[in-house]
Amino acid sequence: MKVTTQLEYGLCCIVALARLQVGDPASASDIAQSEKLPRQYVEKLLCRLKRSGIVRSVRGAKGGYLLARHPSELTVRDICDALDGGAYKLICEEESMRTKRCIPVSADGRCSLRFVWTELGSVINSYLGTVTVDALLSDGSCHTGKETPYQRPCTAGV
Amino acid sequence: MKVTTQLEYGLCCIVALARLQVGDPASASDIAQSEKLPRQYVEKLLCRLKRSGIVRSVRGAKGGYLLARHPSELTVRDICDALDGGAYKLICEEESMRTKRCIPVSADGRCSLRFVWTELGSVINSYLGTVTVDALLSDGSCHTGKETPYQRPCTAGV
DNA sequence: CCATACCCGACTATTTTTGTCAAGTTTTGC
DNA sequence: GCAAAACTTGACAAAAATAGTCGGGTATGG
Ligand code: FES
Ligand code: FES
Repeated sequence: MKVTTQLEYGLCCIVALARLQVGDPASASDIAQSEKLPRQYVEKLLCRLKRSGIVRSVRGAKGGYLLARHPSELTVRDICDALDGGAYKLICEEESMRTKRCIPVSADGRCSLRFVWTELGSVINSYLGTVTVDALLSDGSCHTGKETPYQRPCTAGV
Repeated sequence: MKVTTQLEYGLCCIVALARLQVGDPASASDIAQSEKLPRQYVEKLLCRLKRSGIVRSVRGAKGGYLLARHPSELTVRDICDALDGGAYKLICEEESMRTKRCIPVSADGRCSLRFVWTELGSVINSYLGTVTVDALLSDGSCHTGKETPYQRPCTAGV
């Protein structure tokens, strides 16, 4: 399990945009250059980010991209959702897998592993939802250096 | 980001082994058949699980595999570590990426995104470490149906 | 009207993952 | 001892996912 470069690059672009929080828009080439990324790939990513309403664009000469929201109201999760269609996808979301495994594995029609994977998904999304782009700007300040353990919210009873 | 089938299959095998918690070992073919998985792939996975000390093997006729530890002392995380070399890998762990991105991105030699990805890693590993194979056996009993939010352990001050 | 820059789908290339093969080694039962 | 069962292993092939490119379009400011 690994973050895709799409995500890394996309997030880089967003951070770059957020840093330039001036009035006039930054062009895709500018961003690509400053982040040392392939220009056409950046365009593609920004295009998708636009469709999800994360960035706005201004066409024509002197045009470019702008953040659509304030960095403090934009989480890493939002960007994941826009780019990958979610940071985390269930393995059996694809039709082929679902019929091959999820259903037939256990008698009552449920893969006994399913809850682990769905819980994992919500843990991931939930964490990424706590990280704002704002926090990324102040480099390192958000990093506590401590472990960030997961606390099971409901161990006892049930 | 998605769980690999390696993991899904591997975990299935482990659960199958745990269910058969009798004295004599189960052969790879048995497991493959009961879980409807390709035999040779199962063999390969079990082999790796063996090297990490998750399962034991008995060679020769009537041989097969056994869990090396009690299901209550075996977490999903252990299995991830054995199979994928960890459930989660940092994108810039590979040499090529590291020199291309992680280092040069910010002035002090640190990608400003790095802490998100490392924290994400610890959140994932930490969660998977709370789920024992034991819990998987009692199908559904561990599933609370509720959300399992991530609570940032240290928001204030710092 | 032209240079800039967004828009977009189709396409290729690369890498990763998945799965197979074939040739071993070890042990049991007869 | 020998044959059959079953683990061991690395190399290889197939498939899928990801990364990245191309080329043509459209809008806009000067
Ligand atoms: S196949 Fe759906 S969770 Fe296992
Ligand atoms: S490249 Fe290492 S975290 Fe961004």
